Amino acid sequence: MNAPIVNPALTKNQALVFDALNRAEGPMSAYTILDKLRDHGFRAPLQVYRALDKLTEFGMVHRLESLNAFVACAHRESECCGAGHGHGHGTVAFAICESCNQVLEFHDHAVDHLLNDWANGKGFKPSKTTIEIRGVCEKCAA
Amino acid sequence: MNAPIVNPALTKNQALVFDALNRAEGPMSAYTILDKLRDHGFRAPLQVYRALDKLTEFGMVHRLESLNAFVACAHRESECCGAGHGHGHGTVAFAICESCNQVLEFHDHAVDHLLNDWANGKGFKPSKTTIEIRGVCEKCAA
DNA sequence: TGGCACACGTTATAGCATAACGCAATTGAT
DNA sequence: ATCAATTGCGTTATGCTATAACGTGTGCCA
Ligand SMILES: [Zn+2]
Ligand SMILES: [Zn+2]
Ligand SMILES: [Zn+2]
Ligand SMILES: [Zn+2]
Repeated sequence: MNAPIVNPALTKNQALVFDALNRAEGPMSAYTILDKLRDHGFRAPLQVYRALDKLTEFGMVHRLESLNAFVACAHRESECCGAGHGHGHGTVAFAICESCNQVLEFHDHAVDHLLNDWANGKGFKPSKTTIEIRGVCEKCAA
Repeated sequence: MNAPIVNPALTKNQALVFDALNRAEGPMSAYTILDKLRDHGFRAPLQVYRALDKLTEFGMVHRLESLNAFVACAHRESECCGAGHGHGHGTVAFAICESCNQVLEFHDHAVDHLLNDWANGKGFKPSKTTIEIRGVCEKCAA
């Protein structure tokens, strides 16, 4: 339940990567980000990965395990569950449209509690939980 | 909800890969499997990936997205939720110990229903759902 | 002023996955 | 039986994802 970092000062590279992700319609791979930032001086994957590591640590970016890609966090500030504490209270889930690549980010406290209960029952100590629903969004299903 | 295949006849390569996964303590990457099967004539990654694709389709093997690795299904026959229908009734979840690499596979119908409810509310049509809890198992937490 | 922490840049390498080709075995009509 | 379609197989080559290892520079604070 580590408290997330709030409004950290970003370095130049971190800001560039975060900006690229925010402009993007959907998730981007590290290498796609690299290509978008070549004009800004990026030359090597590590420049992207290092920035992504930090941004993820700050809770500003999420990694989508089933895509090997990254998205900017969709909860700007305190959209739910109280003010200004990012995702510190639980697990984030994603619905990923395989047709238009749109990603919906959401919390489900009930799911979170159920999984935690299961873990407690087994003596398992969770550090990070991944929930990703692949499918087709409402628009694309029409 | 597609009904899973029951007791399909495996080809030689599929049987070898499945066997390797069953013998293993934990998940294995495709390349690790390849190395284990070189003595049996395997020479190229595609031989492994093709077998894994089929075994996954059969529901006999699961891919762990957060590890880029594969495990044999831990529900031999009909351990829960009725007889002989594999995972057709819902989503599988995994608890992955980052210390000993043990993987616990389980269902949670309540979680499944909650996520489906969320999807229904959004008009999202799920095709595959990934739930993976990274952490430390009871033994390793001691 | 020395030591430390941290971001950065670069080169090289490791690890994961698929494209594209051709051949062989199987199946299932006609 | 025969042809066509399907499926699996083997091989080579390639592409995508991620990290190791090295050195540089900068700010901070005993
Ligand atoms: Zn978020
Ligand atoms: Zn869509
Ligand atoms: Zn299973
Ligand atoms: Zn363990």
